[in-house]
Amino acid sequence: MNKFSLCPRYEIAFSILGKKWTGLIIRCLLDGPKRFSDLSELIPHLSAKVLADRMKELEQLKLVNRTVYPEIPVKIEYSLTEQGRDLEQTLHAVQAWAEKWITVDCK
Amino acid sequence: MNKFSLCPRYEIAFSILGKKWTGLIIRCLLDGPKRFSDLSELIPHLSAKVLADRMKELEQLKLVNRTVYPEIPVKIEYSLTEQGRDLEQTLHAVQAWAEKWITVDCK
DNA sequence: ATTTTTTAATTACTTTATGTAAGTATCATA
DNA sequence: TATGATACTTACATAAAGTAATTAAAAAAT
Repeated sequence: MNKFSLCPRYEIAFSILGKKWTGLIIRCLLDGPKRFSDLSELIPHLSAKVLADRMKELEQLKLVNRTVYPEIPVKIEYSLTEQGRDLEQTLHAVQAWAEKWITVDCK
Repeated sequence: MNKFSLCPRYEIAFSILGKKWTGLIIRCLLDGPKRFSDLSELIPHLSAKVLADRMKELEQLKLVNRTVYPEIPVKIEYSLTEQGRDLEQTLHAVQAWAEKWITVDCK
């Protein structure tokens, strides 16, 4: 066996995608910018606390932009950066795998 | 409890890949069968405890086979099932994304 | 006969992540 | 004054992951 550890990049990449809810959030944003409440509705088992945590992380990682529109009431939109959108192939691959292998009623 | 709403398959898929270390373990196994100690060496920041937990989960999910060779000392090999190997495209997509966007020294 | 070695874990304990329910801040309208 | 909408935050509880030491089985070494 070779004894070299994996490239740190992969560990970093998997430490992002390997967090609960991250993949689903980014997948939702692939459809276009979304508000906090949109994401909450689209992913109903994701709590406001964890959604807030994830959006902060994704913003810091530069995968997501947070834009404030000073309307009344204030409107905040989350959208993918180029780096975030570039996960599209990855997430589509997950989707294809899920459709092939996971058997559940799916409307 | 386990009410999956959006597309249940998709939530289930991310509940597997969205666990820490799962992606890296499967990626290692894409290179061929590996022993417990091989995986430990390949993923040095992964503890024996969590590796054992993950291998049990992946075996139950039918993504990984566990084969016991009654040699002395006993040899146990983990290999991907067809379902597990079929994550190759997904993991290669993650790898491509990591290589494009994550900048780290990588020997 | 007892100790050591090897592989593949397990155990006890600590720390971090996530879940749950309620509360906060801001501004506008009734 | 009270209520409603949006986007969170807070306090607390449980689940998952990290750490270090220990175990089991069998052969080999002392």
